[in-house]
Amino acid sequence: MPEGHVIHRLAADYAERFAGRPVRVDSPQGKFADTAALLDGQPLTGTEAHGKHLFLGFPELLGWVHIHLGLYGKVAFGTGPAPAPVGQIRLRLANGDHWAELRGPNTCALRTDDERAAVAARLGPDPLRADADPEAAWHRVSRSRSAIATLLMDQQVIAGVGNVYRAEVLFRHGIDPHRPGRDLNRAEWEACWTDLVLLMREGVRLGRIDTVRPEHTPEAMGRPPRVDDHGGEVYVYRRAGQSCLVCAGPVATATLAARNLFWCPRCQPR
DNA sequence: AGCGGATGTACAG
DNA sequence: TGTACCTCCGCTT
Repeated sequence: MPEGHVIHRLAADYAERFAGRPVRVDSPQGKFADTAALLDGQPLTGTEAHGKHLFLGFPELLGWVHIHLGLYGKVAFGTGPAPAPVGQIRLRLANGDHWAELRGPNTCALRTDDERAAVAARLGPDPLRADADPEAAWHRVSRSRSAIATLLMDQQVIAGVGNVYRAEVLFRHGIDPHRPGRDLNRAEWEACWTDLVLLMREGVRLGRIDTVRPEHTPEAMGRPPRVDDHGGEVYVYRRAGQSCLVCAGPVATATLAARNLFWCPRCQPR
């Protein structure tokens, strides 16, 4: 479930379970075995999350394990001794008290600190990072003819937002996803940014994406809670053809830049 | 058993 | 714009 909130939570979880003492590192699947052998027995020194990129720090001469989960990647944690490997495990950490299994990442590679910094430098501001500069995102958005829905998914414009947060934040602010970035006014963008900071922080805390305001929750509306794969309560994401929770009109869907876009044409007029 | 889809990105042309 | 990457799972046959 990899949008930025998941990556920041993973950074905290890896640090909490492994930082500060030697860790056993291996790659049962074999694709990362040589590097894992180098790291085996070294301490995890710290973790960093930049947008959807996760970095596990090892002593200086070794560097950082750079992880990007891509579309399918997952991390599973557990306590006690690591169980026998089942399926394809790219990277496994264990210290006797905790274990972590990484499966299906887009990226899992060792980087120098300069390389880590270069990855971060290519990214737009991350709403989950204290050092984020929202002005940099506004600079790009306010000059672009691209649709705001495309810009929100462009990691060089804003880092960590994925398909769920993009659909939901645009709905929450009544913004048509097709509007060019440069047609948004500053107040609209600032409202989106501020909202993303809150929504994504809440996502880190809860481990799921909840975007529905209190007045539209299942309890408030007297409807049953939805059970969706992404695990949260949302307005439009993956609700194509269903009734909008606010206006009861049909939720629309379209393919934009090879991704599924969802919005309510009535609540998000042109 | 086999297919299609998924919260993502990079590269080819 | 299309395709490859690469893993799991749920649905269809």
